[in-house]
Amino acid sequence: MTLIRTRLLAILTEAIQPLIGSTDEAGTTAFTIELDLPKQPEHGDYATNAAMLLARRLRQNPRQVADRIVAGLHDPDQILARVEIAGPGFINFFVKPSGWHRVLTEILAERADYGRRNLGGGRRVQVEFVSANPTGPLHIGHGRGSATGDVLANILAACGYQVEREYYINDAGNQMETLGRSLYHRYLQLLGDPTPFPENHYQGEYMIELAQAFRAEHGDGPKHLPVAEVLPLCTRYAGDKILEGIRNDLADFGVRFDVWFSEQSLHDRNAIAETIADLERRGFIYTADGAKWFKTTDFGDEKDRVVVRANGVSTYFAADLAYHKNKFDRGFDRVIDIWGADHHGYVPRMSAGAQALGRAQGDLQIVLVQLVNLLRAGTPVAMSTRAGEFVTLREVIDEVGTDAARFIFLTRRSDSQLDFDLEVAKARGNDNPVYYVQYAHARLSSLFEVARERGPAPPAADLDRFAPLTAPEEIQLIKLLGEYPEVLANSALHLEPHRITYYLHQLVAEFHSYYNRYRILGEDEALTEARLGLAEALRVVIHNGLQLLGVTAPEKM
RNA sequence: GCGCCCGUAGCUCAGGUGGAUAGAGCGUCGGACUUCGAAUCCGCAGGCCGCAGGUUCGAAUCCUGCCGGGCGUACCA
Repeated sequence: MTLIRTRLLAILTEAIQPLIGSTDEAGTTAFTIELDLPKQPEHGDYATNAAMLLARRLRQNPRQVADRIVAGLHDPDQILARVEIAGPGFINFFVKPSGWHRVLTEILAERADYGRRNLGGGRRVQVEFVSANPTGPLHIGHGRGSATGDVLANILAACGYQVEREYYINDAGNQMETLGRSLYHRYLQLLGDPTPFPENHYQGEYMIELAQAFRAEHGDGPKHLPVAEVLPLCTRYAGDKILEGIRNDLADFGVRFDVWFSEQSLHDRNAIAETIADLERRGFIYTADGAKWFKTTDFGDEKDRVVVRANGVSTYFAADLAYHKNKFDRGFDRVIDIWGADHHGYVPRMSAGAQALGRAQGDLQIVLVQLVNLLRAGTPVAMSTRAGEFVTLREVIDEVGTDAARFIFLTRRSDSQLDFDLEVAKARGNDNPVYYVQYAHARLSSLFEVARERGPAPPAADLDRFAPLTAPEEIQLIKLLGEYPEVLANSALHLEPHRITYYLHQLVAEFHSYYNRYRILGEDEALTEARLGLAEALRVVIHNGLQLLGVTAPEKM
């Protein structure tokens, strides 16, 4: 949080504390002061509604309360030009230009650290995302999920959490067998077997390529082995190869994971049975119709869920319970799952699971990512996972690039659907929001190059240097720069990465406008130096923001 | 049927733990490059924030009902 905001909050707290301290009989003096940025300039640089919120509590009318608060304000550093009470009881603060100039000194002192803060206090958070089944390549929807998870992890790390990124590999169960059989059939087809490819198997082109690779490695020999022997080989081969492709795609998309967690490993170490036994000891398991049920309704789910089927085989949900128990056993304070929105029906039962295992409700948070509507020049691109017709993440990266794809994925809140137009995403022009932001960075970078050619670097960032910055546009820019830490904190709090994208867009829009209206390099030396300082601060914040998004901040483009 | 999410400018969407006159991009139309990058900027037009009630000093925001759309509702994974 930047100086002005912090100081105002401190000043206000000091003025308000005596009022509520003496009158609240319950002894609860907790009161959160809100500071808004008013839209109307007449309403000052910051405004608070504290007087109106306190009016009832103090049994006085809001204007009176505002009077008392204002009377108690002390401003030792003289950052305020004046304070006004307006409307029903708003208190409006007008900051002196010199107060704003302090923001620039702070940004230029902190540089890459500007915006970071310690909300997390070093607590450990795990972000689990993508976790796509290794039965086919990642498609564009996974791209959105991976960008969301990756950036969320960046944001939390910047806010003082110790973050781990994890990918859960669903490498157990029927689908892996189906995968193995799919490869086997394609392989036999390559060797001239006329049997048609079974319907409910993986249809995609990639299976044929995989079969070719398999044949190149293993020759024709496996054809003559017993099926029971070949299938496991096929399953392992296909699973490994596909997972390798997924890792490569994600790496090229700028996403890395700390842990790749295998579902099979849970089965191997009997973790599922142990988890069910644990829940049984806690009294959340009962038997009915030959199956074992978990009482998720105790925690608000609409019906109880089977964890062990009548045939003795545990369900996928049981594995997921074991997996989440494992997460908490590893000592994470918070666990965040990023899921496709089509899984939203599972949220209550998973949340029930976490609570039954003894965790507080907020320890597991689930972020839902809505689907991506893929378009090309305005017309929808048909996709069907089942038929194996889909646009892969790889194709998106190759066609539009990582920067554009990541940025566009993060232009909407994750729980609303997103139109992704391939032609717009790869356009170099003004349709494309990435270049708008990157262009500002390149523009600033080249500005400094010109400045260097013309003369020596300006002096270090002291407060006096910025005194010439008095234009309303300049103050407005500084104000926005000062909000960056607040935006970052809010996006961490709400788990909403798109706030960063919006902020950058707004900041850069104001900069472009300013740039067209004012000359930064002029005859007046002092003014030039001041504006270069502002420009440098802008470059720092744009750079920091883009870095959070995993998008490059180019010097030239 | 039940549950969750969503209805904001022509289109795509921000704003949603209540705040003062609701924003952006795209699209339409008209303007600005001999001077730091025109991938930019400036201007015009565009709205009963789905509808109806309620809560309050104050509602796009919270509550209820209705209308319209999406998704989910397995002893699948």
